[in-house]
Amino acid sequence: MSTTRHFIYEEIAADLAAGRYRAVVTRFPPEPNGYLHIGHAKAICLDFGMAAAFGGRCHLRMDDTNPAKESMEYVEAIQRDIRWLGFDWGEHFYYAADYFERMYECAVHLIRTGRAYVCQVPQEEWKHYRGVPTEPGRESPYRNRPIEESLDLFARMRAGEFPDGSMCLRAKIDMASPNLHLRDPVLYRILRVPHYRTGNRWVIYPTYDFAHPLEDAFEGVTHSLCTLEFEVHRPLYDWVIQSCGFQPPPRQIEFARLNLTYTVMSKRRLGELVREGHVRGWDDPRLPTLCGMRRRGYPPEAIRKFCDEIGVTKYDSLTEYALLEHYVREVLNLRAPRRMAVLDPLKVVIKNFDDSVVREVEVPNNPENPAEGTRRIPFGRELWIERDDYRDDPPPDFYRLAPGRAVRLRGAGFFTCRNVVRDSSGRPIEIHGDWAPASARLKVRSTLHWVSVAHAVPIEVRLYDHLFTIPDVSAIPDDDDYRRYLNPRSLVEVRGWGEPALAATPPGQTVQFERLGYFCADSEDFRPDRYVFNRTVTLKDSPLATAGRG
RNA sequence: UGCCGGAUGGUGUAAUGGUAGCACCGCAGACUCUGGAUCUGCUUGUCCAGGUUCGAAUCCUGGUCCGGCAACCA
Repeated sequence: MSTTRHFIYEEIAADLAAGRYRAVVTRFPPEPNGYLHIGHAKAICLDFGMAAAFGGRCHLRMDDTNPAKESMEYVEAIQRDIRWLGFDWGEHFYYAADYFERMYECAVHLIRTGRAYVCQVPQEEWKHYRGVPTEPGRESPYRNRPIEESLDLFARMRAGEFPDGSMCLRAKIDMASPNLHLRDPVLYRILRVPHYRTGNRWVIYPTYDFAHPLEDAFEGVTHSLCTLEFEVHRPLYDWVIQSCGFQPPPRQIEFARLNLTYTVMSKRRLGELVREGHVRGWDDPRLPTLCGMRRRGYPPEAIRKFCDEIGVTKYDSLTEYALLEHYVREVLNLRAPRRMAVLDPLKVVIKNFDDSVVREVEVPNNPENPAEGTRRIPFGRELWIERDDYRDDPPPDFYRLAPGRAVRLRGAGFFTCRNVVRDSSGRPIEIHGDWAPASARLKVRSTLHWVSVAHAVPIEVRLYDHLFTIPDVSAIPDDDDYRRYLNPRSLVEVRGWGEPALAATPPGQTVQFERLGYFCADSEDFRPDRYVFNRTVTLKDSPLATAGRG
């Protein structure tokens, strides 16, 4: 839980100190029309975090006032992702749709008190009435129609007597306001679209600006935290609350949404990437969706720490993806069991072993946590090592294998390269040399991971990299196509060899392939006869970070 | 050129009139059976111009730049 004292924390504390509210009630109000992403995680951590920090509660509410794009599939996915992130809304799960009747009553109240009217200006034409930011608008010719008439029309709108778009309910506020949202905004529209929750019961639906403040008020929300783009809506939010007479009024406070380098967060673009097949679904590990990150192997704790660290401000920032990766590594370093796997194999033959020599070596499961014990790994005459760990002509800063040079084999003594077998093009295919036990205490500068050829299990590995080639995707102008900047190598699939224990990795479990990075047994495709791993993140600054990429 | 909001190292974020700090990134070193981890050190910052004050990132005035707002979306 966050203990950070950002400006919203201070505002809430001040409200409490001033006695404006007795307890803190927040809410996370997603519209069930898409999957949650890391940007939502920031809001979730904030909403649940502030409630927890002040001993209050946080509601989960589906903001489902537009039936055209909402569905139960998303409702379930949203709940799953929030639980996975580590938050619990208890009994406080709500649907805005369940408030439709009460919202309708509030609308009637506004009409009765002269604060709303039924307007018949066609949508297209309304543009001319609304005006532009620099000039005041004009009043609707229906603005001053008798209250009884609006009441009658509104009831008949509900009864389905009028076609979609033929009329709407408007708040009567101020057509000259410099804030466009106050120029008689629409409160209800006619929409003959079945709702996933209320079916065909309604043909009129409240708009966000009308529904949201009411939802908050109905639930006794005290602090309604939302992103910056709603700042200009706040006067309207307050207007609805006040006009309907709710006390104490919930307070809307806005903060900057999260932007991350090398990725996109907009529902529209995420949806396009999925629909157009640039990725393999909403849970593609390259996507910043929570289900994608789960499948990628990101621990929820890392995401929470990240959200804590980035803070809460009103500054429109662009956070480096590296910071998220930092927390992923930090958490995984302590938790992920170590394993050995080779992604770009090169054969090593130990000449002073005969074919019958098969031994086992014992290595720690996690040097960061000795309590996790050790495991035994078969070791033999033929080993796979990483092709990149050998150079014919090593540069000065290359400490690994080269002609005549010795290295340590992880947990298995030393190996000295004596000669190299090549194919017709001169490419090394086997490195021959001698083995020496750990007691030989050879002076070497590096340790290599390896897998016994005779015991290796075949693994399929999906190497993931940034989805985009440029850090600031939002900087791409509208007349350019952001798809041009998709990273063609955001997914590279390779086949390698792993130590036997890898075959028993539970799907969803993340392990560290020593010297390479963290890899997660794929929750969909890993099976008893097919070992599929997703690279969660490379080890920091590892020279093998790009191993297997050809 | 209307309204709302914002501006502190490469990035993110503290400092609420009193030594500009932390984290990430990067670089260097120590240590290490992972070129990982760990430890140590280092580089780089208050948008600009005035003003108030003993003292300004902070307060005032004027600018500059950036973001948002003209769906019957949320």
